Amino acid sequence: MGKPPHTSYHSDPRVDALVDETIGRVADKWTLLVLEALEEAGEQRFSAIGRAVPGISQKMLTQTLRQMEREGLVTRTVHAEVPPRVEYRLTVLGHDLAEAFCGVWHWAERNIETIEAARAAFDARQ
Amino acid sequence: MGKPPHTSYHSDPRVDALVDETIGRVADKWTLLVLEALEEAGEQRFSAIGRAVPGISQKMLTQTLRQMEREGLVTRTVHAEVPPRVEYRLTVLGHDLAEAFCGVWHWAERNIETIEAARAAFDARQ
DNA sequence: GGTGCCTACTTCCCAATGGAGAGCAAGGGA
DNA sequence: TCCCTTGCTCTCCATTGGGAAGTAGGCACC
Repeated sequence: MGKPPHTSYHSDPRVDALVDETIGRVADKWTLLVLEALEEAGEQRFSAIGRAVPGISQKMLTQTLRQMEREGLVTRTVHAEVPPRVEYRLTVLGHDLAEAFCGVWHWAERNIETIEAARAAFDARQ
Repeated sequence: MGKPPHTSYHSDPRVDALVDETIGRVADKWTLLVLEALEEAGEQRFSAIGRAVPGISQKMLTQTLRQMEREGLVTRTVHAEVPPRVEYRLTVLGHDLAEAFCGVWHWAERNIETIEAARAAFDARQ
């Protein structure tokens, strides 16, 4: 769809675009849930995160962790052992993001019933 | 991947699951950007939102707005005119969510450079 | 010495999702 | 009569994601 107008409260539209792009990369279901798992449990191994995030496939877990590592949200430590042991830990940046998301969690907790009701009403209307 | 363990700071795992499910539905790139657009501009028409969210396709805009309506985040008002006019507005619930996401926006704004640097370092390392 | 096992991936196949663009309804204007 | 408008909806195709199987490589057991 169209590009420009986009009146924002920021002065610089390039900053807006960068923020949007960053949000786009971070605001992903799996990223959020992995972030939550790491925030709650501290340093975790690959398979422990997988267990803490029900429904994620190994492929998506690998992919999500790689991307988070690339964005600087987690550090990856490989221990040269057999069997292999790889540990993931939130960076300060990742921890800050998790804190920023706290508000969203609390919103979700607070409003579960409202949302369920809205959904039921919407579905009944259709 | 596996289901259980998932030690959380909530007592009830069912609440956790519901929260995760809700987050999963709301933590979507397009939902966030549409939320931002509506929060900044107030009531908006379909195509105005499209212009405010660069890169979104009409299909995804329709789909995102429908889902947001279903979750109770926006209201949809159809004016029986020709050409048609449909206006979208955040509900209180939607507004609260947008506020909850403020922290994430500020995080992104504050850390753009750190993230860019992390990405550059990661890419150089590979 | 062969057979597993363990973990963190990687690969393959197939279904679902998302983007691009065309089509549509329905009334008003030229 | 033809075209314009808006908010979708549909179709076609590329990309993404899930499920399951495969891989490396050193160790333990028989």
